[in-house]
Amino acid sequence: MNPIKAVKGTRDILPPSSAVWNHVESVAREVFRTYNYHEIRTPIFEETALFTRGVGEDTDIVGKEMYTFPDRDNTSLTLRPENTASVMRAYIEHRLDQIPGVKKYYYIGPMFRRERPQKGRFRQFYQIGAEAIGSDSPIVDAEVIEMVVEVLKRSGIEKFHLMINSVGDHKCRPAYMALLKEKLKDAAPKMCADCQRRAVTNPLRVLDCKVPEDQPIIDTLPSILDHLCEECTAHFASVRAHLDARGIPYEVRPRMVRGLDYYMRTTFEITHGSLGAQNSVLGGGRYDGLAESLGSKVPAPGIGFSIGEDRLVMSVEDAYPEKHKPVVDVFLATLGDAADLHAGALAADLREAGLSVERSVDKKLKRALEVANKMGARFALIVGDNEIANQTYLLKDMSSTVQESLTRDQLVARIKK
RNA sequence: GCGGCUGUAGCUCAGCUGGUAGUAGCGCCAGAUUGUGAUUCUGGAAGUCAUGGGUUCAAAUCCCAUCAGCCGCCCCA
Repeated sequence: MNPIKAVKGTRDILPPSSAVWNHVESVAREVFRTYNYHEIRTPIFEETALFTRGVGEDTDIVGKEMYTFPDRDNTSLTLRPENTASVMRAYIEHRLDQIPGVKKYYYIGPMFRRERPQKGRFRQFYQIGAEAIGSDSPIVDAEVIEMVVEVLKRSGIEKFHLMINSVGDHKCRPAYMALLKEKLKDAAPKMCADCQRRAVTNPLRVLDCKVPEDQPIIDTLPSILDHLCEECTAHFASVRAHLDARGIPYEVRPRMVRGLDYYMRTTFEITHGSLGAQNSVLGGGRYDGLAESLGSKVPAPGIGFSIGEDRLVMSVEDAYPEKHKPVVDVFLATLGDAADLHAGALAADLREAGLSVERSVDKKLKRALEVANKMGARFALIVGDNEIANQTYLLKDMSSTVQESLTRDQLVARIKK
């Protein structure tokens, strides 16, 4: 019988790497708090219709990547492939529009997509995301972008690249799409095989083609930014002005395309060099029409992003290759049964003081110190019959090898010094 | 979903044109007497050579399939 292994595209996050995950998450929570974002937890699975309607029937995610299964009553359920649709569902369901001001939520958790795994791409992956709902003000767009940039910086990574674009709204985008398709009728046949396919299935993708020979042709295609309506043009200009005012560097990428149908107006993406082909650490954008497409009578304009936590952790580990080894403050080495019983209270004292304490399970002192050393313990506390009799304990500094005899009351102060 | 590369001890790997696996490094365990580690010395355990078939007198080594990982495509976080 073969041992069971984690299924393809899933993995275990073990120490010491799990410490990096915690670091990234606590940085994000702290930054979000200062922008008045608060946590929302939505279910891991939802009715399939939420995603088909929210994310879009024709997207790759809905078309071929969802984990969908029938419930026992045959309702079609789906493991969430992203979380914005769920957050919007909750917003509508709980009438959160009734709360005054801009509603700001963040989430951290696993998402599921059945793709071919490779570096930085998993079937169960984690996203740290935030959504600001209830305003279409460009101030919110700029603030959301500023906030996520702050999360990246405070996580410890540098050299990331912010790209922004506007993809228009329901008024100007259809006209642009029609124009693009018109131009592609002539242009596409001269382009690569992928582009010929994209020209039919997903014309915007043509703009993102990386084949060098196609670039001159792409340059002749119309840019979305030249075909925005007045409102969208003004909105985008304002987003940029706010980013400029905050000194946040970005690149305007008229050809940047996002894969989810609900995006409109502002879209953005941040890439990082250490990630390989899946170099996007985060993506986001505005989704002013999403609420309506989920059946809401009340409009709920919003903007959000999601960070690929797996990729952010990779970048952070790349920036700090040294191991995040767990710290043991005191390794309690006991000699004999009496000492074992006696040491429990000592350990409790130290833990009460906030120190991390590990107890020896070996009979021999030599072995205990060996283990303490391998764990990287700062101190060893030796307790044997002599110590119990004298009521003083031997505290050994593992790096200097100096040891001193201390009473129970002196221990904490000495260790914390 | 498509294409390419890879898969030998816990980890990193050696193993030439097939002859039945390594004094390898790190790690792990034990010992060098009685209560002292990180340096030293000695010894030890551990591998269905990813899995399943096939060719052969003989396969880790050749062939096929499957699985997994990596790289690229598609797409995305």
